[in-house]
Amino acid sequence: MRADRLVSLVLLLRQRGHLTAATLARELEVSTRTVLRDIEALSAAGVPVYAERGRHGGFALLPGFQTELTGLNHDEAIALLAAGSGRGEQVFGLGSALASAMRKVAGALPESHRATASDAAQRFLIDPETDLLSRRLATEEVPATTMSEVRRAVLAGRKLRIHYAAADQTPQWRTVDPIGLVTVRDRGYLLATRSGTERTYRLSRVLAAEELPEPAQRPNRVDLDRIWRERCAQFLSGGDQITALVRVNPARREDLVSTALAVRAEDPDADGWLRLEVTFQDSRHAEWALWQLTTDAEALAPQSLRTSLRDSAAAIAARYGAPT
DNA sequence: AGCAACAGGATTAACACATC
DNA sequence: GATGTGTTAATCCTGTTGCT
Repeated sequence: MRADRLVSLVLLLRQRGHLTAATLARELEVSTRTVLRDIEALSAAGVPVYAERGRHGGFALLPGFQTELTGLNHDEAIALLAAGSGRGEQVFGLGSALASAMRKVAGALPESHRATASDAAQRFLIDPETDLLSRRLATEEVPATTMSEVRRAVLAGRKLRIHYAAADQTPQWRTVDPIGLVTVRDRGYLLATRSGTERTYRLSRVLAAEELPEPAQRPNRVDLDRIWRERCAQFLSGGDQITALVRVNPARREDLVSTALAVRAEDPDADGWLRLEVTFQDSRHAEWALWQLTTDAEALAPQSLRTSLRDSAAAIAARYGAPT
C-alpha cells in the first residue's frame, strides 16, 4: 500500500510539477503528516524531491527526473484512459486504485502526447447506464479495417464518409462529423452530426468507412455520457413508439424482451409474474409481440392495446368457434 | 527603501491508535 | 513489539502588504 502511494506521489509531482503537502494529502487520501513522511522516505531512497518553504511553497522533483512505465504504447494508453474515464470509478469499489492507475498511465505518456491522449479518451464511452436497445442481441462484429477508420476519424477530429445500411433501407454513403464512440455490451455506436443534425449510427451497420482530410465540426470538449443519455431519451420518446405496461410469465420474459424495442422498468408482480414497461415500434408491433405470447402475457396499459388484443381474439374465436 | 506584521506552508516532535 | 498512520502544537522560513 505504501509503495503504491510513493509511486503515486512521484507521478503526481511529475505530472503537476509543484504541489503543497495539503494538496498531496487530498490527492492521496492521507494526512499531511503521512505525505511528509512519504516525502522523507522518497528522499532517503534517492528520489530528488525538494521542498520550497514559505508562501507559494510546496514540493517538487528536480527537473529532468524521469519515471518509466515501459511497454505501453500510445493506443494502449488511450484505451486505458478511455476505460477509466467513464463510470469506472464506481465499479467494484476500486475508485482510488483506478485513479492511481490513471495517473500512472497519463504519467507514462510523453509530455507532448499527454494532452492529446486525455482529449482522445473523452471521445470514448464504455458501457453507460442507459441503453438504446434493452433486448439482448448476438455480438455485433465490425470489420477491423472499418473500425480502425472510424476510430481514427473520431480521434483526429476529421470528417468521416460511411457506407451505412439503415434498417430496411438500401445502403448509402453519407459524410458525417464524428463526435465519439459508445459501446454498450456487445454493440458499438458512432455519435455524430450530419449537416448539423444529431445522428447515432450502429457500427455493425457501417459497411465501409473512409476518413476524410477535412476537420470535423465538433466542440473541443464533450460530455459523451450526457450526449448519450439525451439521445437515448430522445430515441425512447420519439416517433410512433408506444410504451405498454405488461405482465408476463417469467418463463416467457426473454421472448417478450427479445421482440421489444426497449425495457424501461421491471418489477416482480403479485403472483410470481413480472411487470414490465416495454417500448414497441408502434401499436401494431406491440399487438403482434403480445399475440405471440398468448396467455403468458397480459397488456395492462394502454387500454387501446387491450382492446385491440381482445377484438383480435374475439375475431379468431368467432372464426374457429363456429362448426365448419 | 526599509521595516514590521501577517499569512501560508514546511519542519519537527510527541503522543495515540490500529494492524500484523 | 514493529510499523504505519493520524492529531496536535510549536517553530521556522519566505513572500506579501501596509505603514513610515
